[in-house]
Amino acid sequence: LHCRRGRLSGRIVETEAYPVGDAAGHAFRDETPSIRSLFLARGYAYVYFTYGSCFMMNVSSEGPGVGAGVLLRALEPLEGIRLMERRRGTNRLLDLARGPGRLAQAMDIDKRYDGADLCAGGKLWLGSGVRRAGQIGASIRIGITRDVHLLHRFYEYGSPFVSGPKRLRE
DNA sequence: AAGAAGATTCGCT
DNA sequence: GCGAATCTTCTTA
Repeated sequence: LHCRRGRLSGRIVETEAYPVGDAAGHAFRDETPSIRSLFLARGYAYVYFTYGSCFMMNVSSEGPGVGAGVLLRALEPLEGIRLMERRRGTNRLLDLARGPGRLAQAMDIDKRYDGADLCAGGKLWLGSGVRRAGQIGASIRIGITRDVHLLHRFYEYGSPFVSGPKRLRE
């Protein structure tokens, strides 16, 4: 993400998939204005506010007209760590972007970026990895009440920036 | 019009 | 580990 004071970036080390037909996904219901970004073509940001305090960011993964997305759950901070520390109110590297709400706060992501094209050279974008991912683990997802058994949470195995269930897929 | 749930976080014990 | 905080959106009456 580009901002006035510089650049904020990180490696995505934990995600959750909410594919078509997933009862836990926000796009499971009919399309409404608040979830329209999930129905855009692949690679758009869907940012929503929840629990009275947190923004969370997804990347639309199907579309157009088909609702599905991938939740960003954790980053390994790379650039702009000072700025992230200030936004987060802590200087503990492991706590800067571990968890979807913290990730958004560290990156200064809010509703302004809902619907943003992440591949169009705007302020917020997805880039290809500088460092290759390690082994990828899969587990059940966190904090949902429907379709709880699906192994749709993916994370870099062994990363200290990931919290929660750690189990390698067979 | 009112109520409940929600892809969480933080602080306290 | 547990529970409160906090507010938007959708559902139901």
